[in-house]
Parts: sequence; C-alpha cells; structure tokens
Amino acid sequence: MKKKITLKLIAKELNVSISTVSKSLKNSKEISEETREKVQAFAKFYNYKPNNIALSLKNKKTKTIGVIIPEIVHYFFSKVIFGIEHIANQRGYNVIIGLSNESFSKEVLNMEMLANGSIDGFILSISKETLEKRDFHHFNETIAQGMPIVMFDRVEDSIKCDKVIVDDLLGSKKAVEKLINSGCNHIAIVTTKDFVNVGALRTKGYILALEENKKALNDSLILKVEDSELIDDNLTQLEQDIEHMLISNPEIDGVFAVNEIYALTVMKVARKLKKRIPEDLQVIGFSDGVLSQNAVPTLTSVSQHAQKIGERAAELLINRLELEDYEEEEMELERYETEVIETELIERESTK
Amino acid sequence: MKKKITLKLIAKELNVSISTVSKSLKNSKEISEETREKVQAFAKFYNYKPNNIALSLKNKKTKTIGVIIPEIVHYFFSKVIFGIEHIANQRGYNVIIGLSNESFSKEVLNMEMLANGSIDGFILSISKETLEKRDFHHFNETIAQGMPIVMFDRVEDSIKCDKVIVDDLLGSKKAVEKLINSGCNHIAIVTTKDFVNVGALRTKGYILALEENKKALNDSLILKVEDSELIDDNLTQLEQDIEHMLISNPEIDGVFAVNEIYALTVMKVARKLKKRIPEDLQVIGFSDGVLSQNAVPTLTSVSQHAQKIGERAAELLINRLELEDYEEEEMELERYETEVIETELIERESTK
DNA sequence: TTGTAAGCGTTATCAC
DNA sequence: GTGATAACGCTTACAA
Repeated sequence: MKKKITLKLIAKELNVSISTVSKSLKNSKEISEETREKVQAFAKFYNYKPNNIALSLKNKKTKTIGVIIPEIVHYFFSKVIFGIEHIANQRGYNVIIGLSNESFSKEVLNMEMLANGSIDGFILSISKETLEKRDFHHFNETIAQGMPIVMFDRVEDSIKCDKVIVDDLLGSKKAVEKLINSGCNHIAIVTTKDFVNVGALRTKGYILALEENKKALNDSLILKVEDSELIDDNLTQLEQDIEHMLISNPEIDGVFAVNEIYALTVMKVARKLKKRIPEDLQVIGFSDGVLSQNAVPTLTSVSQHAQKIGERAAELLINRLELEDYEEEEMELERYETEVIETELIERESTK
Repeated sequence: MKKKITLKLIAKELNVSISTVSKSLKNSKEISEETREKVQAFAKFYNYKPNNIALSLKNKKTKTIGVIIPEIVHYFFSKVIFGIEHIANQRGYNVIIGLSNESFSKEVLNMEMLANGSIDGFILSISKETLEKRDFHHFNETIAQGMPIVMFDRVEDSIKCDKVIVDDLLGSKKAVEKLINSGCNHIAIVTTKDFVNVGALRTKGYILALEENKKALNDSLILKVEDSELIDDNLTQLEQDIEHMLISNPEIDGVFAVNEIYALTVMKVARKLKKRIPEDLQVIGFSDGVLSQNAVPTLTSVSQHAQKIGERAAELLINRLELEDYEEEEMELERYETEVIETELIERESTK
C-alpha cells in the first residue's frame, strides 16, 4: 500500500525544506526555477494532492455544505439535492447529507454532529416534528456561532437566515382556479395539518380562490390528513378518509391535493367508486414528480421546480460564505433574502 | 457573534494549560477532582464541542463515508442512501454524497475531490459511462492508497473490494418463470445494452428461464434499449420501440422489463394498443419502487431491497475501517466479500 | 497534579 | 533562494 504522499515526504526525498516544497508547488518565484521544476515533477509523478483536512484546519473553511432534509426517498427532496450538488460542485464545494426523518431529535443531533467544524454552512428544510414543537433553538444557536443557514420549502419566518420558498399560496390558488375554470363547482382539498406551514399556505390558497370566485366554502370538503397516515406506505386510513369524503359529498367534481401521494390516492379511490377522471372528477396535485408524470391518467400538477430551489439555496449559501471572507462583522445587521421560486401549473390528463 | 470555543480559550480563561483542560474533559484522574469539575462546568456552560477537523487531522480518521452514485433522483439509489445513512449514523459516521450523473469524468473528479483526506472510505455504484469504457484506474488507485471501497449493484468483478449485489440472474429467472407459470407462452424482455452488467445479468436470467422451460428463444422479443432514450422524460423513442415490438409480434403475452420505467412504458403502450393487463398481456418489472406501487394496474416486480443493500454496504465498509485499527498491513492479502442480497417477487395486479 | 512539547499537513511570516 | 518557526485545535507522552 502506497502511503499517502505529503509535503514532508517530498521534502525529505528531495533534501529540501517543507516550505521550499510548498512554495515550489505554488510556483512562488521566491524559489529558483530549477528547484521548482524538480519539486513539481516529483509531485506530479507521485500524484501529490494536498490534504483537505489540513487545509480546512488552517483556513478554517471546509468547502463543504451540510444539507439536512426530512426524507430522501422523495422526489422533491432528492431533486433539491440534485440542484444543490450541481451548484456546489461547480463552485468547489462538497455536500454532506443528514436525514432528520421528520424527527426533532435527529435534526438536532445531525446539526450538532456537523456544526463542529465539518461544514461551512447549512441548507435545510425543517422536520415536521420541529414545526409542530416550534422549538427552533438549534437553528438560532448555529446562526449565533456564525454558521449561516439557508432554509428551503419548510421554513420558519422568525429565524434570521436566507430562505428559498415557492409561492405555495399563489400556486394552489392558481390550481383551484384552473379547476373552477374547467367547470368544477364543488372542489375539495386534501391537505396536511396546519402546523406544516406549506400545507397551511396551500389550504389558504384554496380558500382564497373559492372566495374570490364566489364559491361556497364547505368544511366537509377540507380533509386535513393526519401525518401518520403517510408513514410506511400504509395508505389505508388515508384511502378511507378520502372515500368517506367522496361518498358523503357526491357533488364533489374537483379535488386539489397538496402532494402527489394524496392526489394519486384520490384517483385510486375515485376509480374504485367508478368515477371517471376527468369527466366526473378532476384532480390536481402539488409537487410535480415521477408519480404525476406516470400516473394513469397523468396528473395535472403544480410544479415547484425543485432543482431550481436547490440551486438557488446553494447559491445563496455560497455567496454568503464567500462574502464573509471580505466583509467583516460590522455587517452583522445585514439583510437576509427570501427568494420565491415561481410555481407552474403543468396540465395533463386529470383535468379538462 | 459568539466565537467558537476551543481548548485554548478555556485554558486561558481558567488559567490552566491546554492539556489540563483536555484531560479534565476526558475525566482523566491525573487531574484533581476540583480542577476537573471547574473545567467541565465551564465547558458545559459554554457548550464546548471538540473541533472535528482537528480531530480528523490528529487521528487520521474523518469518520465520514463518501458515497458516489450515478443518480439521486431515483427511488433505488435514494433508498440505498437511506440505508447507508441509517447505519452510518448509528455508528457515528457522516455521509458525503457525490453524483456522477452517469459520467466517467464526474465520477473520477468526485472521487479525487473526496479521496484527499475528506473521507475514510467509499461506497459506490459505477456510472454507465465508466462501465462502457471499462476504465477502472481510479478505483484501483484509490484502493492502492489504502482507502477501502465497497461497490454495490453496478460492480466490477476485477476490482479488489467488498461488493453488495442482488441476485440479478436468479431474480429475473424467477420473474420470467412466474410469467410462464401464469400461462405466458411468448415472453418478451425490455432490457439495457449489455455493458450495464446488471442489465446483462437480467437478460441472462430471462434466457435461462426460457431454456429451462423449453420455450423458444426469439431475438425479436429481446429489446435492448439505447441509454439516451431515458434522458429528460422524453420517452418517445422508447415508446416507439416497444410499440414496434408489440405490433410486429402480436403473439407476445408477457413482458419482463428490467426497470420500473421500462415496465410502465410497456403498460402505457399496451393500453394504447388496447391490450388489457393482465388478461392480454402480463408485465413484470425489476426494482420495486413508488412507481410500481402506484401504477395502474399496480405492477408485479422484483424487489431489490435497496435499503438493505445500503445498510450492508455501510456495515461492510465500517467493519473494514474499524478492523484496520487493529490488524496491520500483514493482512494485505485478506479476502474481500461479495454479499448477495436476495430479491423477492412482489406480486401485484399486472400478472395473473 | 499540572504543564511542556511534539505531531497531524498545511501555509505564511520572517530570518538567514 | 532557502529554511526555520508559528499557527490552525486537538491528543498524549513525558517532564516538572
């Protein structure tokens, strides 16, 4: 096993000092051309690469971004990571992933594990449990220690950091308006409990669209799904709830669902109830992923441009990291940006 | 901004030496109880955490695993990562992700970026381009430098490392046999070009099943798909090829597809051709993900247990890393394991 | 019981 | 031109 080659080793081998080697490799003209060439040739031959860890320690910069997400087996999040990786790599950064699995304590643990020098900054989306507890001390402490955070999608307004979100409210409003314009008169929504802020916003968009279009609001057409129903592919409870809603309110002719799974489940139940899509029932989902594209019928949905979200989050973070190199603490009070990525309604077969 | 607290800082504050602080925090009884308590109280109060980078440099261990995968927006790979993360976290390791995007040069670049001290070992699945070029020097060099690799799914036999694979051949053989037992007489396969080893193995399993069951082999029932056809949700070329095969061979009553997308596309085309599934045509896919579970009709498929693959890969790597601490170089010639994760046929609606 | 010093691999400052 | 030295934050013989 070839030992990993270091400056020290090269120095010994060539009978020069470590600093001479270091300078030669940086092509410093303090060093004679002869020595430089000798050193460079040797280094190239043995494929010398400076040790990242030593550099990190010296520079107090790891060139690594920590990403904490609630779930990775999920089209939206993995696409966001794809976007983050794309920009990070391009700008010379690595990406380290931590999964919270929607758990508060895993989120805290993961952040502590990474915050001790392993990374330069965080990109994250808040876990459901954290949102429900509303305990954000770990974010504030991280920021207080001078480590910047960029939040995306599931963000918390009170935290001082950059944020990348989609126009959840407007996106769902447009979706519901599309249903209205396609002739739906009794539109239901399948959404999350309100502590998930994006769910709450999408519900708000639904209500707003109905109000503005003078459609009656009916509480029995608003289904707020218990989170556990989604766990472990166990969709039966969800199916029952949807079936119950569809049967007790046979006038429903349009459903807006705040994510893909809810939307597909609606279609599944509708099929069981012999409702034709889109003739009898039109369906729109939120978050345009493989499931929407491959559903039967294909699902009209609100695209969040997940990749773009990741790219912008990475850009915001890296910009801030590299800004810090120049500007100093005086900037403490600087502004944080909240960037809104526009959603887009992708029309497919599940609507008229 | 609170500066990050270090041993040095505590030492100065408490008027003791750095080593006293270090020892106190480790509860060494070299140090008087009084001093220990004082230091520990102070450290706890200011929430001292040792700097990972410094530890890494000192210990020549980063407690970080590098994972290089061809694609992240993909149920199989993200589920593998989930498994890796699960074990890694449990054993105190972080996970750093690099995406090759199926490109040889990105794979090499990513590995070089991480191999210089950032990680202790790799878990990876080979990119298609690398498989096609058959240029594996970067793997061999990494291993020669003493950095262990564990390969999964898309592996290369000639590389000296641990591997985790599924029984691709047996899995597809069983799938095809299931079709035979369900009454299919003319079974087609939609597979990849042969350089993708898992694709080739699955093709082999198909052929074997037919031979053993005395079914005629017919080249026009073997569709080897050009890779580029999958790019960018643009499946039209794939659809055309499948449609052509189904039309020119109307006797086909069963199709085995080596991944989810191929399988769904088969079902889509079949629907277009007014073939009922499973009455007229039975379909089985490989790789059981959300798409199979949510397809209409739901898709019978061969589950690879992606999470388990990730978990075993992580265990093999970490075991080797921690073994190295004790055993020394004499073990150079030690054996590498190839672990086979059994596949499982999940029967759903697309077969009888 | 406490402190000094070397070392992990680099870079930068300052002497020679 | 070249090299010694200190520093990044930590651990650990070894000295005091």
